[in-house]
Amino acid sequence: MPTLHKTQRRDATPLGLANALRPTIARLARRLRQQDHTGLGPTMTATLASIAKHDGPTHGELAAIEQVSPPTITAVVDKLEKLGLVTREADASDRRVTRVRATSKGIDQLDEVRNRRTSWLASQVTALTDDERRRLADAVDVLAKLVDVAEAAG
Amino acid sequence: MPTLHKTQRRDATPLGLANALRPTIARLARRLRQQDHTGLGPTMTATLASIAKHDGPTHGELAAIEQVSPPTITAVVDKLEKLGLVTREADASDRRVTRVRATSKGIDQLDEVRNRRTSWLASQVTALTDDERRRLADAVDVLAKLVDVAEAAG
DNA sequence: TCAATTAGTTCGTCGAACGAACTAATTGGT
DNA sequence: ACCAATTAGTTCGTTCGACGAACTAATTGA
Repeated sequence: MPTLHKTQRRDATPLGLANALRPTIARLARRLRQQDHTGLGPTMTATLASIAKHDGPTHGELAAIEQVSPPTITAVVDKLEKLGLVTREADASDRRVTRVRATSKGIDQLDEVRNRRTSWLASQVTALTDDERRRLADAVDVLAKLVDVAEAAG
Repeated sequence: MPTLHKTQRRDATPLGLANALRPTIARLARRLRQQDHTGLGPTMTATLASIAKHDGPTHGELAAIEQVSPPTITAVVDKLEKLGLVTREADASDRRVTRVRATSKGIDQLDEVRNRRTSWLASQVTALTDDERRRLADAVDVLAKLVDVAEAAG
């Protein structure tokens, strides 16, 4: 395990790249999460986002997406419903399933969280030089591909 | 020269850049976290990492670093101590304070988590083209600077 | 038709985190 | 030199988030 010098002469091997990238990603994500002051916990926020994304998902689908147990989904949707952020509606063709939809209030709240986080990140970006911003822009779709590869693999 | 990619408009404004970057960072971090199978929760893992980083921190310092209450630190250090990952030792000059140090077993376990995450990320990186890897390498220190700016500001 | 399966819920439990109140050690004002 | 105020850490009781097991209701199929 070679001792890493500061960034400049970084090796572009997968392992060296991953080594440099990993802690940075983790810390950046932590700061981003800190920008959430809604009072809903991470699971509720994430579930609300999933509900808005997939139109009218069932509880089971949500449980699979959020990788959480059925009882947890029940509780989360209960709370979101009580807050007026989502509505339950019985499925027409199979009355066992309940579909969940975000209300306009739910979508508003979601947008607010996203805007808060995004604008915080944007304010950090303003501290970069033009060249750094360009390099970052060039890497955005690479990072996106990295995630896609990960999510394709499961 | 790479042609324009699917990411249509290269919006290099701070807001556009942040908008594209934010969800990617969040998802990537989530996947990284999923590679942790130690059984210790996120707080215990993070606290262990802080203990290893700052040599012999006090409980109070840890509480400040992890942004967590004093009782929580007491409980976390209790568990880490019972697992043999850290040791408590009374401070010589002020017997109110207890300093915490990672044992070699604790450091081993920490390295293991890091290696698991890093090698997972490295395996994703192998799916990139040479050009993509180069662009990613060029952006690593920009991302690092982004975090530094954030942590300097608090 | 009714046994097996599937969706979702209820209930009891566990663990993580906290505030309030406590103990022990240190510091400072007179 | 004293003792009041402060500081570090702990204990206790509570709250909240997530879960497994057992339950109910609806659907499918032999």
